[in-house]
Amino acid sequence: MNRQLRLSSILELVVEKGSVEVDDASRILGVSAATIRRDFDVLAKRQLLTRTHGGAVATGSSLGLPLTYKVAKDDKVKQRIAKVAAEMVTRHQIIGINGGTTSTEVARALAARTEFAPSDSQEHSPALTVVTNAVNIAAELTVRHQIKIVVTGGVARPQSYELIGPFAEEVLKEVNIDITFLGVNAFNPVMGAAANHEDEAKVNRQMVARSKKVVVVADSSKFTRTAFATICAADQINTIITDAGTDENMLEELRHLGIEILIA
Amino acid sequence: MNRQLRLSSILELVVEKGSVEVDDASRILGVSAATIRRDFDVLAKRQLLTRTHGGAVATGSSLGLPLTYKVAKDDKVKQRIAKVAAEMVTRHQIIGINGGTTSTEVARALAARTEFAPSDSQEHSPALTVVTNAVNIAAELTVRHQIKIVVTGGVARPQSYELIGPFAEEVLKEVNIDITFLGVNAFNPVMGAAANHEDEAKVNRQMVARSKKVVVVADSSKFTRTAFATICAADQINTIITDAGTDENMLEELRHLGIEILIA
DNA sequence: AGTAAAGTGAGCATAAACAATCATATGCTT
DNA sequence: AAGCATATGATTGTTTATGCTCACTTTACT
Repeated sequence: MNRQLRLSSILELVVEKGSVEVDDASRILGVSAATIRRDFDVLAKRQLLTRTHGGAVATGSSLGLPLTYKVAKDDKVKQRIAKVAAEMVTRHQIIGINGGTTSTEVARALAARTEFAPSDSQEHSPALTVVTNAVNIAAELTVRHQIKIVVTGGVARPQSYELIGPFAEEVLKEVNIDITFLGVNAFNPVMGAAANHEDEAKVNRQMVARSKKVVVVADSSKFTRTAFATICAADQINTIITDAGTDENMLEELRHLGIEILIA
Repeated sequence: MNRQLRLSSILELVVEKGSVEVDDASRILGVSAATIRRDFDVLAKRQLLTRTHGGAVATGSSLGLPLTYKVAKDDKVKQRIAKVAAEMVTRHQIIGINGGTTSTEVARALAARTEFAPSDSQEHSPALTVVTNAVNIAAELTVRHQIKIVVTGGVARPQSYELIGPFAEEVLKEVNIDITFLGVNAFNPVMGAAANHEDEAKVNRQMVARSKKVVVVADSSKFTRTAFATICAADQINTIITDAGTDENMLEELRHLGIEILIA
């Protein structure tokens, strides 16, 4: 029984019955109470359940998001990249996030920033504002009360959960973003940042245009790939967060363009 | 029985009957009176109920309870209502759906309509277009390729997953809907359809205004409840789908207003 | 008003649950 | 294969939840 499986099982239990006790979960899943508590903490941090003494109860998210969103498969590389990204953010900033698996990890990492948790003294302004055109990210973050979620409208693309089209662009025209974390399908110095679909690229381009700072989050595989539609040129990007597998010549070239490179 | 669960149960009791006594709660929940008092104090501090000598009464704010506290015991009823709703829909229509548990069931029932499945003959226009301001519904339906999902933009309300605010209204101004399935917090001939939050009501009102036909989906409990913000008057509603538990006099009154009543 | 009954809050004791720490084991990366 | 990071379980001292008792207050009834 690996951990991800256990986390899913716990969520199933808690969604089904409304609550689970540490002892019961421990017995059912065949691990010690200490482990169950740690699991509960992890899930509570993601606000997928609420801790109680002796157990845990379902949160509002029991409204029925498919479990597949909640317990994603563990991509260590993307999570490390996402963690570095989340650490760039400070309280009260406006954050833009587009769609895709890496972006989703960034959203989760942001939600896990405990210092953004709701303070006892009922603070009125949200700790963070997230603007996104990805419905899966919106749905996941909506239960986090400390984050204000602004969703661009638009037509949903099943492949990426991104909202595209004129509605999305109209809304984006009216917002001003501090930092956009941009997930891409491909990136290199010549073609810049690129996506697989032209409408996606267009909305993403708009988001970039509305941001003071643009951070590309991309694992090393993205630098050897190409994608159909360009989002924006490389020199529009301020920072790239990637992993150690990226070719050093490529990175050097990017640094020459004035792009800050962070290795997660 | 852990504490959170007990708190929810107490709230349910108090909302349902208007008030609860310490002794009764103690007996029903199987804990000492001292514990019930402490629970009451916690809930009173959160303004979810008001303490009295010997018990507690509901406050206004307990009427607008977050979904977290509501137990999905009406599932079967809501599913039957949703099924009837989904059967009203024909191919190529534009459907509007707002947020809430009943509306979510309608969305699921629509997705289950197999005759909308992608045909072998590569059809270009989608079998169905769904316009929604609920991110949970959008996220759930996005994976169904036969349905085109249009999401209004806006700011997400954690309690209901609904998008609200000017962005949502702007987008809704530009769409034309055939049938809107409207989930409500309360409904009666005098106040019409009502929601717990004024911004939600406003967006829902807009959705109603853009629809040729409006169908309220509401289990019988909604007809004895009140809610803060009116969405629209009763005579703007074409059809109501509810369950058998609704008072016949009420239904007769609604029929007199020209509203079609369907019992699921 | 006076009195009885019920309800209340405070303090205390107990048992359960907890966080923190450590040691071991497991599994990944190089 | 070695080394590092992560996961797990056990142990410990601390915290929390609960029920009980008791002195006091509010309500209800004469």
